[in-house]
Amino acid sequence: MHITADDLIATLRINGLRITDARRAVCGVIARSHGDHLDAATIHDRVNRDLGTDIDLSTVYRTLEALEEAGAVRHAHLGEAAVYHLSEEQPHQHLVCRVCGSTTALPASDLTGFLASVENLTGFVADVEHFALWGVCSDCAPR
Amino acid sequence: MHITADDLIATLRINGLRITDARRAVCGVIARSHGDHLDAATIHDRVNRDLGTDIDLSTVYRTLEALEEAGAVRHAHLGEAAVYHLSEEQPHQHLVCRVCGSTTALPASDLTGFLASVENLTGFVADVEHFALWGVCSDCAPR
DNA sequence: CTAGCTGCAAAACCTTTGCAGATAT
DNA sequence: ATATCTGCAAAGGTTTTGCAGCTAG
Repeated sequence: MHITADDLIATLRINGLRITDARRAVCGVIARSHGDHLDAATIHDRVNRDLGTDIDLSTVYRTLEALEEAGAVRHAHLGEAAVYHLSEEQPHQHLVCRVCGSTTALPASDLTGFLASVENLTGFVADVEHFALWGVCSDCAPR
Repeated sequence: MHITADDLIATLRINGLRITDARRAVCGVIARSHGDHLDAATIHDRVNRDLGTDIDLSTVYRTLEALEEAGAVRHAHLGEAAVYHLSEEQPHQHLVCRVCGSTTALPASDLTGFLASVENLTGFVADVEHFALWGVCSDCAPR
């Protein structure tokens, strides 16, 4: 039941956008990234490796923007650069270790209670995806 | 029981760092910011207003870095620019509305249960300060 | 005196934008 | 045919850095 590159391309087409080699390649990279969260530079590298051409980085950004507006892709901030992923991935909070830089995923199902109480207290509906939680992982914990 | 500029200056001195006008002024601005979270550009503006001079922005960054290494100050990422605040402030999670940009503070006391369960599940000790929670506030909620 | 701080200028980094030419439809 | 994409080059904003000179201690 995975989203394929063709699904992403279909989404673009439905939104009246044009299908180009660059966009096909970006869709391919993202569809194949299943689970990984890639930044624009990495996507750019893979696109160019796949195509054997030199798609401009700005084109990658514009395609990601188009996919995001179409609702197929979302981005998150885990550190310096924004990372992109399929919006259909099951939501999870990222835990980024400030010591070793490792990223742990915490399924949103473990967060429902927390999110409900945030909403009760403040009326704020949180998008846990968007920013990471910063901290220290078990491996790096001061013992 | 507030931290004063002199407290910050003392911290610098204890760490063997030198006390200059620029550093005194940065310490003053941060000590007075109690509760607010200021980015480097804002601190820079206030320092220069206070001193009537033109301290360089890089000096502000270097002073903030020194204060952070000394443990007196911490920074967080709520949006584009990093914001700085006294490390003794009582911890709170920031809720930043993606629609109107408003920031709501959620006291850490409302998060203890959540943080405990994150730690139980993953061994990860989270620093809620560091990144904001992104979402939609009650005023902007689609009804 | 001298280690450390400062200003200046430049660069690094990620991301966006303007524009003229190319292309999907 | 034409609205949309693309590459290129430049700029934007934040943060860092190299260096020569100044200054707190």
